[in-house]
Amino acid sequence: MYRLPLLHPRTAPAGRPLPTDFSMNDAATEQQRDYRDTVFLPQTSFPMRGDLPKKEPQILAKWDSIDLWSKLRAASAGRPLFILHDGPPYANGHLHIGTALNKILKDVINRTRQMAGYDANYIPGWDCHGLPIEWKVEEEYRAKKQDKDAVPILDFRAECRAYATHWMGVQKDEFRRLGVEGAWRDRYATMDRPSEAAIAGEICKFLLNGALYRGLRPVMWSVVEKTALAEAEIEYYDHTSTTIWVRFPVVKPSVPALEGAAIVIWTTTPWTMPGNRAVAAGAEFDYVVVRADDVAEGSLARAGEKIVVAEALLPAVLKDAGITAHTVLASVKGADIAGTVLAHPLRGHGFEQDTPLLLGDFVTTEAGTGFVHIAPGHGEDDFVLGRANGLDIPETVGDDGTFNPWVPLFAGVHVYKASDPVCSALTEAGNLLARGKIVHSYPHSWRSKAPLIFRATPQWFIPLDGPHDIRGKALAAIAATQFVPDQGRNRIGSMVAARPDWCISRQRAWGVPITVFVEKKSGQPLRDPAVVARIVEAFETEGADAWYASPPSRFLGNDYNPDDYEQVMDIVDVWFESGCTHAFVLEKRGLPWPADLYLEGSDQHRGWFHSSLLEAVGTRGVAPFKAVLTHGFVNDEKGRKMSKSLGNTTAPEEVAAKFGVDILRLWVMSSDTTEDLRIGPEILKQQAELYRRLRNTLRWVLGSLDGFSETERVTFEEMPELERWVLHRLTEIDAKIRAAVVSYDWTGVYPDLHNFCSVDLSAFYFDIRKDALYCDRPDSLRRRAARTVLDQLHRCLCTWLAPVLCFTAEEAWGARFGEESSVHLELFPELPAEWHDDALAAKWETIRSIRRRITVPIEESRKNNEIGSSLQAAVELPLNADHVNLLDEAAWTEIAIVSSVQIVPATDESPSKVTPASGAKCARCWKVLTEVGTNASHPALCLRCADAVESGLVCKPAA
RNA sequence: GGGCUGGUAGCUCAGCGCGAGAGCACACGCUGGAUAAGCGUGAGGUCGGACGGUUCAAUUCCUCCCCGGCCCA
Repeated sequence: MYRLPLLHPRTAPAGRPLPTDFSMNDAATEQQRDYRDTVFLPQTSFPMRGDLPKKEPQILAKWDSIDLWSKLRAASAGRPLFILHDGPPYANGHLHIGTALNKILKDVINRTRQMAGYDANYIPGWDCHGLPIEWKVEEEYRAKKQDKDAVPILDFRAECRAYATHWMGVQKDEFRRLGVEGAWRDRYATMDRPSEAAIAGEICKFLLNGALYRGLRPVMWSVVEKTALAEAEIEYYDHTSTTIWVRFPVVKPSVPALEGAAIVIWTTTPWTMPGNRAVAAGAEFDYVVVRADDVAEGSLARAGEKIVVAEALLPAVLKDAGITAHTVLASVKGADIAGTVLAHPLRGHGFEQDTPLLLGDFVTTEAGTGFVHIAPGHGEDDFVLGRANGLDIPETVGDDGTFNPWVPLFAGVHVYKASDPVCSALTEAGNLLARGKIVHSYPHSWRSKAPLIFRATPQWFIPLDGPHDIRGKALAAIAATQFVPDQGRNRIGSMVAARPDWCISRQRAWGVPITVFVEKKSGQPLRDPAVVARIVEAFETEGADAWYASPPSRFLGNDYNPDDYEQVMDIVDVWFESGCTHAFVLEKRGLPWPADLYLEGSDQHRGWFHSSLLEAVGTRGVAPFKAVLTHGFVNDEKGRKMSKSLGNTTAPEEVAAKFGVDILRLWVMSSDTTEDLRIGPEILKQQAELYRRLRNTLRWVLGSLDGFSETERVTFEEMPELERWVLHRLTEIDAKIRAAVVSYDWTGVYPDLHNFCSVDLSAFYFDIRKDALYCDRPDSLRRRAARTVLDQLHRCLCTWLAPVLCFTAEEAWGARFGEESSVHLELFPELPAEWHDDALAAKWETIRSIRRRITVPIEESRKNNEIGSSLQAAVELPLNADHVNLLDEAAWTEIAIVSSVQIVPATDESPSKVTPASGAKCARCWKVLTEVGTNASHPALCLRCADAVESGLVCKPAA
């Protein structure tokens, strides 16, 4: 038998003043006041206003005090592991909105996996080495007027380490404030000693398997920082360059038409002329031999000279060279003139070599002359063409940007200042045809913002092709990986297919050295596993500093004479380091390998995804991840990039202070994170609105569940259809959430949940059931069924929201189950399959559309001042044969929240007829019924309310 | 300049060959019981542009252009 729960009908309107117009002289009002105390109004300690900026830190403190992370690990021990391997942010500066987005998305995915029954052990980490920190420390030296080069390298590295340590601490606190849960005590860092040892070990895997090679290559070189730069360290800005048109006199023509002519090239880098070793033409292009008949005043062109340019570019060249009249003497195909031998334009001034005319498929006729001057040490295309044709690769420019001493005419001149000397020399040699200026996009260092040059330097490389076929294996690994969104596969795939060998060396100090000894005699790197083992062992306890602190003999052992070997002092590309994190965070710690998921911004197709893939493929043959998820970039409200100068930035800590972190987290999950996202004041305001609805839904559920006890619970079979419909909706959302857990595609899931709270619950189910919950006897089946469903709703909403609104869900859970409980230790509820009922859903879809045929006429009656609240309405509802048996009149009355519904069988379904209900208003439930007044003890009540009051299960009104 | 990607109501997003949708915001109204709340009704878009192509039919497919974003040169 049903046992009465202890119920507490509200006896005082807690915290709420009585209406000010309350009048003791009005008998009806007085009775209402009395009966009001017999109504079960929602009651909860869960406040309407979140006050998140104040409350969130308290909840964080609670998690700390109960050591939630350890509890989570203990609770999920033995469950299948889920490893989202953290891509390390750079330990430099405060978090910006992009890092916040990334970490929040990771946290939500980890939490959803955890609550879906996995053991989501998330180990956050940091990227610590590299140029930006080195640069900051150097800046500090400059500020103190210290010479950086005078500082011992170990001291310098120690300062870099201290700098990175500081920012790791700052960022850790900022991440934790964002609610990000993880193994913060066991975080990883690329500069940890064991990490440095592992990185050196990975480099040596490439050394021992024979892939690693040293070669001379043109690389993007910063003459300011004196280092080669990675692709990711380069920025492009507009730059004004001197452009020159230069004659290459024909020495040995391949066709007679070229006799006595000069091939004309155009370049934006005059300083590369000393490095010239060839000229390239396009095989398919038409070239013309032209005689200058007349020239403008001041022109460097000479009347009567013969020049060769692409036909398509002839008008532009004539104009730029100031040739005012000309005659076309001949037309030739690029392929026909290949093999022609030219003289270097500075022949007679120390540049005596022949210059071959070659064909190159990179030549275009979009600008210039249709001929490209080839300096194999100063360009990628140049290098490749030069290597294919056996050209030598001169090292014309030193690491400081000045020409090397052996270079005729220009030794010691800085390339930035070489335009005038080069032009003068060319003029003197009689081969400068024209000179101009151009503004174009040009590569610059991301740190010093100085323009970069291509310069041939000895560097260490990992080959993409050849016996190790890293490219082929990487492409196969990409094909085997799940990409979310799928376009990522294409994006990284085309990069891997096209990229050159991986240059992994940098001429810097703050990083992991390329731990290689080169035999001086042979120039070959020493490949000895015993030497490698000694290096790794030393790094394990002393870190990479050991490379600088120890004599080479410590590593070389007794088998080699240190005098015979050169110790490489280059450091490894930081992308190589972060590409090794899978080795020291997963493999070395005994976690599953490969990781389930890598999750970063879409820029990491070129960055971390890419370097991790190549590193793992090169050493292990497969990718270190099963799936790759990318998100877009955060722009302002107009979709434009954020920048301090535009003043359109949104900082995470400002959002946390003004709105609360849950609002920021909700913003992430309300957006389509696979695309770029937008944020700004208006968007945040909207998120705060969405949050209020979610919060108030929780609050009303909590309030209406006040005093709920297990004895009230009713079985699924006993429930009214309306309750069963709500449970069905829960199964639909549950299915969406569980699908997203697997697919990682959360787009639209939380907006759907918000929609459910707003449309299905607040505006429909809750509104309808307020009557039963507030006014029914507590033992009524209808009320008990509703409270059973509310209990389920509370559990579902709290757990479903917990991964996103991690603070609010915790608060709403604690409001019911006590402060010591934590929703984050829960799993998503398993919902019985029998709740799912598509037929019922279809039926209620129909009911709701018919309901709109009642609400619209009610609105019109309101406009005509016939009724106020819907409970003052009596409705005649015309229903056709299909619909007449959907619900009975009592049910329609409930659903429409009116005082009576009369079904009128009809053939066509016209709008309902609404009239003021006859009878008197029940003082307790406010329905207008003719039965009010028929109960002698309670003349102001309807019969249901009189029974409720008389039942003894609610407080009786004061006599 | 090249690769990838987006441009649908004020905002966040669905739709993607044949009726232009949702939530929020907004307006108006109701509401003495979710009240710094709740409910109802409504207005709002030539679906970035060509008045471009394919089609009986285009927001949806193709081409070009404009405007953003990421990556690269």
